[in-house]
Amino acid sequence: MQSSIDKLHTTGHRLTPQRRLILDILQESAARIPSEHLDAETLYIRAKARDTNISLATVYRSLALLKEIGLVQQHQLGEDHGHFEPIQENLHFHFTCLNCGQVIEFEAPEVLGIVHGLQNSRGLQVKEMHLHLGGYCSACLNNGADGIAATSSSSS
Amino acid sequence: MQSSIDKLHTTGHRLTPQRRLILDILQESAARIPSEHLDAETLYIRAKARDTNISLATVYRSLALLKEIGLVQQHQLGEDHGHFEPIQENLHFHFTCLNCGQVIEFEAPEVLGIVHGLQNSRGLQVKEMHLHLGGYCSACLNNGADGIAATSSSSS
DNA sequence: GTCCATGCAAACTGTTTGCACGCGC
DNA sequence: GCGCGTGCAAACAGTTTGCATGGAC
Repeated sequence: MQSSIDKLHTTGHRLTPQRRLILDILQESAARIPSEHLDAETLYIRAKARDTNISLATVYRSLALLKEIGLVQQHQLGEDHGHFEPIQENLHFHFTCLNCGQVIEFEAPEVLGIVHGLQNSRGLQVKEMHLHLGGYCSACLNNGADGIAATSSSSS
Repeated sequence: MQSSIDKLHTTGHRLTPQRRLILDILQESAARIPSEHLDAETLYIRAKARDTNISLATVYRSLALLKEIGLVQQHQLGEDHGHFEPIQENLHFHFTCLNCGQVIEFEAPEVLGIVHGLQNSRGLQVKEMHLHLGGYCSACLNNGADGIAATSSSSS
């Protein structure tokens, strides 16, 4: 398998120190704290610590490029801004605690069945899958935080 | 079952003409074009056609209230802004065509199994479920639009 | 040397908020 | 009449863009 850096070259893009730095930070984050899911601002702060000249615009432009060539994916995790993670080999999804904000990753291979069904029945070609659940984590439930009550749930 | 309007009262909120109007427009949209999913701006334009004094701020404040009391839900459908629909009785999810932007709704009761599994294994209480797929619809695939190619897919 | 990528600042989109007035209850 | 809800405009967060310089190839 080709490296991330090869992927830049083969798609006709330049390997700049900024792009390498952003990819490094994302990969380090994913390796150390898989559920961390950096946002652009945090990524910028970490990048700036290693390259004081890097700009936020470059962070956004690099993320857009890395998304486009399939090295990074973006998620909406219940906040108003995007979160980023390097593409993983294993299919996983996200749960966000509405109380403490914690993100929990989980596997759900059943989603592949749903997707295949749709491809067959409706002729769709699925390129991105986002299963995002919101609710309360066990810690918050045990602390009886806030207005945690009914068990009804709404869908999308 | 209590009406939407009762729900406002029983939760200690006032029934203003603006709130009623916004709810009406959402329900009309859902009844006529279930996949429409209005955004705040479109809702505002339609509301303004019937009440020239209504402000965008009121639209946002009303939507926030209707969400809070469980009459409306918000979705991110691949664009940078929110889309709204009245809560439906039947569980459904969304596919967005990355080429033409069309939104297709589909059912996927398997998601309930995933959610129940998580509740049991990790003690989570799930309140919101969003399964959002992105890809190409059959019409766009047949037109051979843009850079539609590989069948690989990425997850979240 | 060419042209893409960067840094900076300004623009932009979607959404929220402070404040004084107005109306549902 | 009390107090929440509204309209307006200004503020705000996140993200994008125009432009001149700089560096990857």
